[in-house]
Amino acid sequence: MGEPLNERSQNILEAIVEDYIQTAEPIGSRAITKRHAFDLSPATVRNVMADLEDMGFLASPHTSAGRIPTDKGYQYYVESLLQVRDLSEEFRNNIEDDSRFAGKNMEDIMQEVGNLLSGISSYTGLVMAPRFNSTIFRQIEFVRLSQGRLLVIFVSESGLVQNKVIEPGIDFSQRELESITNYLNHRLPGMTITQVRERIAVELREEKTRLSKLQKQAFELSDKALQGDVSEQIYVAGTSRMLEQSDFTSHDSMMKIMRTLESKQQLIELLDRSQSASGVQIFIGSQSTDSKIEGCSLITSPFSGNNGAVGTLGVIGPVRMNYSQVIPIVDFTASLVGRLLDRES
Amino acid sequence: MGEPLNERSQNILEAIVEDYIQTAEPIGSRAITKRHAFDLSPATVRNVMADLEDMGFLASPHTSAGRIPTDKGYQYYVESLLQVRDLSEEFRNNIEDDSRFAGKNMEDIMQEVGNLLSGISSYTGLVMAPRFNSTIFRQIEFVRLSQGRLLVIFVSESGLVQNKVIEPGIDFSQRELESITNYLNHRLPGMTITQVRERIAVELREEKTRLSKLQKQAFELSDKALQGDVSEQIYVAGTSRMLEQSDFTSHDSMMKIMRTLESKQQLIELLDRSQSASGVQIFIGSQSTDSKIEGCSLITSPFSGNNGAVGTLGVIGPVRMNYSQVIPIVDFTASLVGRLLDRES
DNA sequence: CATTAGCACTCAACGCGAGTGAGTGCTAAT
DNA sequence: ATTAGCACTCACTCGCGTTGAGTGCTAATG
Repeated sequence: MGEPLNERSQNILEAIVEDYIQTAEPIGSRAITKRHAFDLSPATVRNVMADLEDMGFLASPHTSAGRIPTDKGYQYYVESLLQVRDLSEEFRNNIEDDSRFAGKNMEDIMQEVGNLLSGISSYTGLVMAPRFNSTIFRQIEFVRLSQGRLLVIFVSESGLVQNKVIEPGIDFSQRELESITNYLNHRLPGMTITQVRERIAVELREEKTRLSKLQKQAFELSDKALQGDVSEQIYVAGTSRMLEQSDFTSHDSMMKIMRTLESKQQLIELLDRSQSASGVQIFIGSQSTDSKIEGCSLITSPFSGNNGAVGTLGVIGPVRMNYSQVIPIVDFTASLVGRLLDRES
Repeated sequence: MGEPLNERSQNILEAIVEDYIQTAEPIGSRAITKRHAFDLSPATVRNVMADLEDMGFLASPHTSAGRIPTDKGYQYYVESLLQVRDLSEEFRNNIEDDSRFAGKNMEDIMQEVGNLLSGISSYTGLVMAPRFNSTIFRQIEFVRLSQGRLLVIFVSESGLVQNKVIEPGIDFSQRELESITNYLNHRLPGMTITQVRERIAVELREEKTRLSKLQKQAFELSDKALQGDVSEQIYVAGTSRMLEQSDFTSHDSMMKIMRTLESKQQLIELLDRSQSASGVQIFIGSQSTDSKIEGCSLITSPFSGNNGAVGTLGVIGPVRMNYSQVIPIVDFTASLVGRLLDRES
């Protein structure tokens, strides 16, 4: 598999991939010699192309068309041929333009980051906010709703707000809730939600000996509040950009993609894989996932602030994607979001 | 314009609209006589159809095809011919299935309602949560972020949570914030946000004479927190359902629609018109709006709880939509959501 | 021996024209 | 007023030749 492509083959493969990315039309031998100043005749190029096809880097839609890159071809291109340029000053300024985020809460910021990714890359932008369980607890509030129902609001170090409804069984008075809130807000900050949960479990186990009634209630309540996983927050922007791609002309492929983009669950699965890695990751075509996003590539990067919150963002587009542009965009945006997270803490 | 259609014409128009909704193919005179037991010959039906075309209720794609309803035709059908059946027991039970909303916060409930609308109607579901300014204030909380930035969290009577970030200029201590929070939470509940805002303005004008420093700070802070409009919360579900419609085959129409569905702003404009009315409203095709959702119809209904919060929900689909099914679905769902809002207060 | 010119070959894409059939509008008969 | 009959229209389909970009092979070339 690790065929040692000689330099000429590499150059030609690179030329084909780049031309194809630009034109979306199969590339013929003659086109190559014209657009690039290789000192080669079309015939020679044809021979090389035939070899590249044998090795699985290229494919021909039919005999009398040019060649198009296979997924393997793209992959080789991305891994070995592509050199990522730095982002142009203009782009960087555009991305970093703070006014866009001014006075926005985290939710809106995440959405705005999605818009940004989509707008600049002209593909579809994805943002997965940091998993709530891994974020650092900052504050908790309880609001009484009707019939013994309580609204619990958590705020994390990085300014993320989550709320859920619980039914604790006991009807606490406003005063009791305030005390409980106070107690918890003095004891819990600084730990991740997961740690908080463990702490609560420990405290409750040792309850009989040490805890006052208030303390016990406080822990029971927060235990209830933290039960069950909070659903991931996913933000998608620019889905219609997908339809603009000349690659997805068939109804079928469009629908498949749009359905996937609608399903938070599927997006989570896609983005999850990138969560643990560091730096930009690239998933190309079928390699990336079993036909769920057939014909698509995914460029992702985790982002994280100093306080340990880790999320993922990325861009999804056709395999025939402008990698050299998108990769630095994703990279730079991820670092920006990291900084935004820190800003709040 | 108000032509008095005789009964026979009405029957034939109705038959054509219904058949067309079902088959999506132009309806010919012979097809009518076959599928419906009018005691008429195709020729007679043809005459009637020609009349209906003259009056603008029908159109023929080309001479040798059957007729299809015009927007005006649909409109007449919906207003005068269609009788809305009650929702079947099955549907009602399905919609009312409470487990779907169990333990969910308002945000998730709204999203779930969108899914419900989309799932049952098999078109695209839209939900616009009650305007925050018109909801009744229940509780406010402040969370200190870094650098003098404050996170403000509002909770409304119906359990809606909103948060925003403000920079008050002064760096309040945690204790001060608690006092301010306390003070506000005892003074403000029961009013709508708009009323709260007015109240604050009044209090601040009279400040010198009566208010303590704390009170003054409290009002100034909440004034700041309430400045600027909170963006509407819009939930869209089942956008890919739009692509499934055989009516939108052209790239162009698809993209137009998907773009509109992505733009919160445009959706707000669409749903806003229905906000003030009561009961189900139907916007058909071009009538509904200038080409933004060309070829689409919109069925909406406002929903409201006892506490005055008013939102809008609806279904958007092709003009060739199954009105008799969708209308009761929207109606029933709106009343359900009204009840869900009350549940919290 | 790698490269290239030359050439026959392939095949999607395009355009054209005949055939088909669903559906219409008109006219004359009932 | 309704209907049977009939000529007419026109989108749609299918087959067929033409076109041209591009290929693979072979033989010539430096």
